Amino acid sequence: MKKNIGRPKAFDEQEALKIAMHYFWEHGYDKSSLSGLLEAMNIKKSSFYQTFKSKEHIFRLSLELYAKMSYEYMQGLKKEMGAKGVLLHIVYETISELRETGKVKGCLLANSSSECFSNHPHFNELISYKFKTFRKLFKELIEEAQNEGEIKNTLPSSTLGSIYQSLINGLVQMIQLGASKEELNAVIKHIEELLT
Amino acid sequence: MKKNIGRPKAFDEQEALKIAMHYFWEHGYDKSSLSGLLEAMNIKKSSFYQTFKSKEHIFRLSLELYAKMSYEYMQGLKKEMGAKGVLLHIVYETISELRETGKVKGCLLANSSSECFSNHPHFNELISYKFKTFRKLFKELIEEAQNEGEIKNTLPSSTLGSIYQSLINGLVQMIQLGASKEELNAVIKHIEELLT
DNA sequence: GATATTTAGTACCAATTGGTACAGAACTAA
DNA sequence: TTAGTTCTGTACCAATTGGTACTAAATATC
Repeated sequence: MKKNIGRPKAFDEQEALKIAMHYFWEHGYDKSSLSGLLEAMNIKKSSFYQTFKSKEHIFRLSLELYAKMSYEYMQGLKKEMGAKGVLLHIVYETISELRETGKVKGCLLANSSSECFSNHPHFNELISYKFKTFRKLFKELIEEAQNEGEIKNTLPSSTLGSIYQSLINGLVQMIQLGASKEELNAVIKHIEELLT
Repeated sequence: MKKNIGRPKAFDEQEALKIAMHYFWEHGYDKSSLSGLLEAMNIKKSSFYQTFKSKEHIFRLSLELYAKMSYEYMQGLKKEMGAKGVLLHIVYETISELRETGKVKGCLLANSSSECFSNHPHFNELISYKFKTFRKLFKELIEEAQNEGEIKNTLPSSTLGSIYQSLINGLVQMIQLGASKEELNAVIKHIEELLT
């Protein structure tokens, strides 16, 4: 349905969306001002509204893009390091990020959930819907690792998945709350043992 | 140093601060507009600035009040239900809140940490400092419960405390992310077993 | 009662917010 | 070349933000 008629766009739509997503990821929804987004995306207001309709709309697109990219990223990791490897890698990656940058971005969906839960409840449905993908993926990874003997823990994969998620989310929070290296290591060790 | 000279205040300073704290707790820092705060506190702008100096200042006061009130609340609970009882009560209370109100406020310090971590880093120091109180309290409660045989788990109390905290924070996040009752129960059961 | 002191209420401020209107530029198809 | 279409840049908008200035009201001390 694409017509080559009319003045062509001077920017890549997908690329711009990707930039917006990272901007939202770093600043959150409310603190991502339109002017900030425009500057980062390097486009002008009229182009923005023509292409992305509104701030709310591009945020929704960003959430979807994040979910899709993360999913593909983890699937790629799985081929590289196996199911259990992915689950552990996510933990270690978080710590690396902390060591290298001094902070941690966390999960865009989890962050948005905290921010929007009471202030922008109209986003809740999309956020929790998109997050279901992750829950399912974690469960499948654990199941696969159990079947292949990487994980001996016989708890149901769904149970283990929930605990894993809770610990991962909690870990990011603890980092932001200024927990010490020892405190973080305690949690990491607990995760490792859970997945043994 | 209090002089009874001049026009007396028409509102209770402590009471107003308490209201502000609850307002911040429910809306977060950025989404707590001055007008919203004033309406809730039922005072006028000039009184606000005269008494509380600025929005930033009253937020700091709110964080401190929250830490103090929570600490006293938990100390009170301990007398009523013992050390282990407190730790479990916090979990059950969260679930009750979810059942009764359909949502969950979480911990003001943890919420503020998420919100302010990258957007208002000048709050980080105060937040993580105040949170240390909780970390210490959790550790002490666990230690006490271990000494009295309420908890058989022989992991160091500091380790157990970190894991507990991570799980509690993660639990709140999972609620906001729309986790199912079963998924939450999996986490709760895990906490209960950890404290056995 | 006069005066010093403090509080309360209102009007105002510049800056920023997300969003729209419109003129002109750049392209395709005829 | 011209008409039709789409994109870009700028100017503008009302609403809201946190914060200040100033006047009026209420009290204690003298």
